[in-house]
Amino acid sequence: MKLPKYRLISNEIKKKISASLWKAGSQIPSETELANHFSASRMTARKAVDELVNSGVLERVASVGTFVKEPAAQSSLLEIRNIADEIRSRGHVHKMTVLSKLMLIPNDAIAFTLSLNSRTVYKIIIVHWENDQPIQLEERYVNAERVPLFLQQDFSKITASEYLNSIAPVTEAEITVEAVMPTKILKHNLQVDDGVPCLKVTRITHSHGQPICYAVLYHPANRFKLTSHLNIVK
Amino acid sequence: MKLPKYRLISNEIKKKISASLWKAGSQIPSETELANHFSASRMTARKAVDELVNSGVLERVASVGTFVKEPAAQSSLLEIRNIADEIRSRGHVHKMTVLSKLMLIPNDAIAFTLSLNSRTVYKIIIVHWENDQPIQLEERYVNAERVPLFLQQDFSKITASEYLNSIAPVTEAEITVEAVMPTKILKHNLQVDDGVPCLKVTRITHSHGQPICYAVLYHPANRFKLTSHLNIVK
DNA sequence: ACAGCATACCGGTATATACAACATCGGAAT
DNA sequence: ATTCCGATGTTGTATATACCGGTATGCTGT
Repeated sequence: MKLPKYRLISNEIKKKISASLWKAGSQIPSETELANHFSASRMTARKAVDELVNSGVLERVASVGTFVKEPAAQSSLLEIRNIADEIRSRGHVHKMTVLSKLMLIPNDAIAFTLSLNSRTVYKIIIVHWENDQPIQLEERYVNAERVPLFLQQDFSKITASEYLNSIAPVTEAEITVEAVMPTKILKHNLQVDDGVPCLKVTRITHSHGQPICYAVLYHPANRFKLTSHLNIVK
Repeated sequence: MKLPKYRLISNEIKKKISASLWKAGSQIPSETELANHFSASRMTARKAVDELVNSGVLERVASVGTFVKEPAAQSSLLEIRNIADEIRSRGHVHKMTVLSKLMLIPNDAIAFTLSLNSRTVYKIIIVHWENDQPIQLEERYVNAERVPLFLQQDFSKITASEYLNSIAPVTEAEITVEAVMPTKILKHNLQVDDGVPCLKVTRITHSHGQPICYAVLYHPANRFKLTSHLNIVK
């Protein structure tokens, strides 16, 4: 799988940024300088920058220069939110509790959704806490064929979605949002009062066409909203 | 505001597509042909196509050609749904009931959200029915300065969002989803049973930077889900 | 000290050209 | 009839070049 030159360049730029060698808000070398540095033409260097501008990593200012964009935050609309990052970005403390972690035989619905051939699927139940209040109960079925080492991860150090994304980056997702009344178990784990509904988010994620994960996320309605900011392209 | 040449070309292509001269799934002229037709270089024609590929209108197949994408993928994820179209697309009957329609002095929150200078805002409350069951209660505040004729529309013929979109097309939206227990009035109008929560969708829409509408949509949770299919670009 | 001007620099657009990689199709060879 | 090969068309990548219009900077003359 040979990468084109402009992608090598854009990858180098991404490395610089993620290593904080080029910090948020700072100006990166001009297109001409990049071209010289990588022994490419300006048009090729420009194409590398184009990619990063389109994906929101860089920002151009005509006649002035190209800059590392500040937060990253928003990115792809109705983003696949990483609950841990979100909580931390609010300046709060995030914590996880693994309620269960097992391998089981999938029922037909799960097997169908994840296109499973084998007779096993991983299931994990996690509660996410924000400042000592439970904010999300996550029930996650993972394709054991595609992510065989899933259960062996230390989920006190990395979130399930972070790990999955590192193994099989999400390229496609189907999301359903519902309002439900919590079951007794849910009420207990999310510490919700009587008569308080929950948001139920069902999320099926794919990586390059292959189904990876079926996740059901419950949030107490009195402490949680889903928000999303859209720019309509058309 | 002079448009660059590649944008003129991409606009022409969009016109062909929206006029159905180039139909979904069909192949469009090659980059070389486009370049000749518009008296541009292939690189410029290619840049025009690039734009439309990035925005999901076209699809490239290497060594084969460029094709008009099937509308399925529906570019703008978590689309601004037109409840009427949606109901009809399920083969069901859609009906609206206008509960109230008035002009009033906005409270500070509404005035701020809609950036209102004047002391008036239009408010309308509508119930949408799917096969004789209420499926959405819509409470909508509309910027009277930007859409002065809003209240005079016949909302048995055109939905509020259809009319607004024709006057001031949505270019930006902020959406919040919550789960709530219905108030007594809401329960009555949506005909929900005791203990059934509702999905509450709050949607602030803008047109070219100007706020147009603040809408709150309630849906009975036992008859309604919000779904969205995403392609992650990055 | 300040206003105004010249200049260098930067991204934005546009063209011409070349070759690579791959798909498709038609005709030739088997 | 089937296989193989090559011609052709199309997108993908890469380079060199040119000019435009804007910004920033520094110099000059007052």
